[in-house]
Amino acid sequence: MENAQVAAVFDRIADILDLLGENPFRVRSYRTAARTVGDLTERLEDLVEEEKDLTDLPGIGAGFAEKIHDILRTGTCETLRDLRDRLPAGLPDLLAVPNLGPKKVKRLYDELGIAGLDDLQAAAEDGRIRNLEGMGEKTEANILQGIRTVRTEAGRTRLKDAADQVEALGRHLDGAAGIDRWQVAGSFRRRRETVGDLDVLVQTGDRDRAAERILAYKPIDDVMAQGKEKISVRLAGGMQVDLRFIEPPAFGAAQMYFTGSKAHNIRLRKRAQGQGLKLNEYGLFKGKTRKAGETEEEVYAALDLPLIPPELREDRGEIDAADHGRLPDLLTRDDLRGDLHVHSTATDGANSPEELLHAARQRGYDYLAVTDHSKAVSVAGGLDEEALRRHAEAVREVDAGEKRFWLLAGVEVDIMKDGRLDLAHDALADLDWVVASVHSYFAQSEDEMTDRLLAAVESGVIDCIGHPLGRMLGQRDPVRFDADRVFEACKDAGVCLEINAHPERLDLPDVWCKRAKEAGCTMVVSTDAHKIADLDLIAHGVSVARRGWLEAGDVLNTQALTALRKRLKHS
DNA sequence: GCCGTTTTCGGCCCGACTGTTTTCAGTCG
Repeated sequence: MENAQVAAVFDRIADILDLLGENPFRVRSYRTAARTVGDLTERLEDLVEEEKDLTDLPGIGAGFAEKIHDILRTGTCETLRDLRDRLPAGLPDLLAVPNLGPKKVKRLYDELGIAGLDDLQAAAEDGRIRNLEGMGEKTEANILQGIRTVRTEAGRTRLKDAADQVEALGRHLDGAAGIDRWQVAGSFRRRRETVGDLDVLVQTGDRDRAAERILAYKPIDDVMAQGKEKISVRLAGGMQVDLRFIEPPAFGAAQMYFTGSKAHNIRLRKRAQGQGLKLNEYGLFKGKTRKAGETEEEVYAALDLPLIPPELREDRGEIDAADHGRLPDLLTRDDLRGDLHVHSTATDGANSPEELLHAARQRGYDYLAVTDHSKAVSVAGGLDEEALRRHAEAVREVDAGEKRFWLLAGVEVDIMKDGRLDLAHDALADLDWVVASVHSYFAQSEDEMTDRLLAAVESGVIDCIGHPLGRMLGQRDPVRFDADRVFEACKDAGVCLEINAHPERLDLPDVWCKRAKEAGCTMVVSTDAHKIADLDLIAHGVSVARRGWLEAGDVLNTQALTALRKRLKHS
């Protein structure tokens, strides 16, 4: 039983309670519990086995602890079984339709017998919904549109794709008449790995003119809402964009409010309340008097806090850390001195080592590791021992012409099913930098995968584990292993953990970075570039590292050239 | 259903937009 499945049970219960019109605070407690469980890096099963007290987790009391035990044992819990009998099983699915909430869904069921998406579509197409009090033709049309959205929407957008959308929108808004300033807030600003929609804050002295400019944006497919404060549109690609007009005295408060996360905001509001203040998107107020609001820094300061970087605003202890002056000094792109995972034409890369070297220099790097595949990855033309020896020689010839730059001769060696490496140890020992990765048998049991990774870490010939979870966003689930044991082994053996910056990987993910850091591990931020342009994806890896609370000192490739040489000198 | 530096009871974040109303409920973020 995985944590996500436990979270799903709690979310389902919350949906049903919501439909039944139960106490909203009880509903919220289930949502909070689902989030807590879903965000956990430790497996609940392990915690239970170690007889840890689950009520130490935020939002988990005696009742939820009991339910978690129940779910782990049986896959469900008493509460859900009882509730299931009271409503059709498919009814909660209707909540996914935009603008349909618990009240409307319940009425559609009570009055029209609608119990699923198909029923809903039929009723809307037959014009039966408009006959209900408080619903009209518009509601009906919106429901039909909503059903289309639910059926076609592939979920959230990857950060990189969202970034491309933002760049395009920026070209339309930058310098346009009526638009004094704009900024994207929301999960995009927090740099979550996927983004639901874009929240854009727009400062203007002339809302009509700004609205006119916004609505002239060609990729807009549908204007979903348009009011004095906000315009909501859907772009042709399916992404929703909410643009809000903000007055300068409130810009900082709006940034905070719309950047979230919701959990971070709630905590800040409670803090404000405790000081006799009220915090909303217009500012921090004492009675009717605005105490702060123009900048984020000012609002945080008025709450006796330093500015908290957006990437940390997830209610994962950042407010407490800020309170005690213990916020991390987060890694920045400029801290990185090189990229330590790059493929060349020797296997499936598009550029020669020489071209890669020049591209790295252009980006201000001091070193770059060429890490082509080993023979197990036959589709990529992976190298055997002899081919690797020749390739390393070629790389070192290129490097020999450089004084202030190090082109490391490396490899990305496969960790095979049983934990052995795909190349002889003496062939690896000659190299400057060895990344070891799993590319097969992702579905192994936790025990098998743990042993597999431990064998690689303890081989004595590797420097780094590449994309440790092996997950592909929206495509492949992460592998399972005992993180405590693997991280501990990495720390002891001086083996780094990679933060792979590829937009589909972003692996290690943020919460795992934090945990690896706490375990004493060193991370590496690399791109896994297969062509020169990929080197610029490093920014996404930096975002993950920042969300994982990492500082420059936690990341190996922030080290200066000489320090890195010293550290990697294989004895 | 959780939680506690006033509280073990009584709170639990707050405002805008839509659609259908004529003063508001529901939904969303």
